[in-house]
Amino acid sequence: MVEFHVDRGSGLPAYLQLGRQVREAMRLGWLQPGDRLPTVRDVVATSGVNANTVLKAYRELELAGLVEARQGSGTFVKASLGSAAPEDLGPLRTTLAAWVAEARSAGLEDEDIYALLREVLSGGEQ
Amino acid sequence: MVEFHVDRGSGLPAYLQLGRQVREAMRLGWLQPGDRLPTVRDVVATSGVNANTVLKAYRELELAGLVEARQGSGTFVKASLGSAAPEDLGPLRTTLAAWVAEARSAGLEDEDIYALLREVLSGGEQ
DNA sequence: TCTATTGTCTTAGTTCAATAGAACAATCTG
DNA sequence: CAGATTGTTCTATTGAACTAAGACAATAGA
Repeated sequence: MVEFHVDRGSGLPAYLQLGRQVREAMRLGWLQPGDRLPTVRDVVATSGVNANTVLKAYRELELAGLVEARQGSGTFVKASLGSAAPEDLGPLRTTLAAWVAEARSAGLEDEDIYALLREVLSGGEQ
Repeated sequence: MVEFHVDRGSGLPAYLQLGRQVREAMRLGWLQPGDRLPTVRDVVATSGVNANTVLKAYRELELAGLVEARQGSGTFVKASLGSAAPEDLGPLRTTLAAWVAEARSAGLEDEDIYALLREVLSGGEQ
């Protein structure tokens, strides 16, 4: 079961945070086709956001074709995200973890690491 | 000179995007103490956001002690961010770029990469 | 000193995220 | 069937983000 964590004050709208977390879980293989998302009322109880907000997040995911809502039974993962083969993910994670350890021992904070990755991903230009 | 890029529709408020970009530039060494930020009117002309929005971003940076606004002359970087030694940043960037290349050749998209990093940084649990 | 530049403030208004509270509709379970 | 569960819709309201357009204040430079 996926656990949502809505960070008020991060600036990002709650419904976007929820949507992103679902997509991310799908990319990492934590959520696969057929899996059921937490109930709207579950999320309300867990994260404190309003039912309409959760619904908005779920509706966007449904519109994107990622999940399917079945009234009375729940919302289910429909498609699969993540373009990588699951067996490739493990080694890549290990290598990345090693790099992160190195970066941290060089004094980089998480924000530095994010900045560096964003720079590399965007091509390093600009 | 730093060039701002405000992405409407990303959901993140414009003033937060501006602030984040300044911090990021400081972390990567593109902006150092003494450097001048783009003029409020420059940012307005470049990014299309309102002067009040830019002002809000700059004021938050000033409140955080990162920059200093001097009326009539501009806004200047005051402190230094980035906990890493600049000479360490280069090698780390190279290693990371190599990893990214490997990840991409395994089929990972940028979003997959971000998800993976976020997982590793948060300890890999949950 | 004069002028352009820059940061700053004011007022007013629009849009949208989010909340609250309640009700309805489809489905599952016993 | 009966009741619980789940998704869904509705209306009204609050508050934040953002815009618009203009004016003022301090500084730098000729």
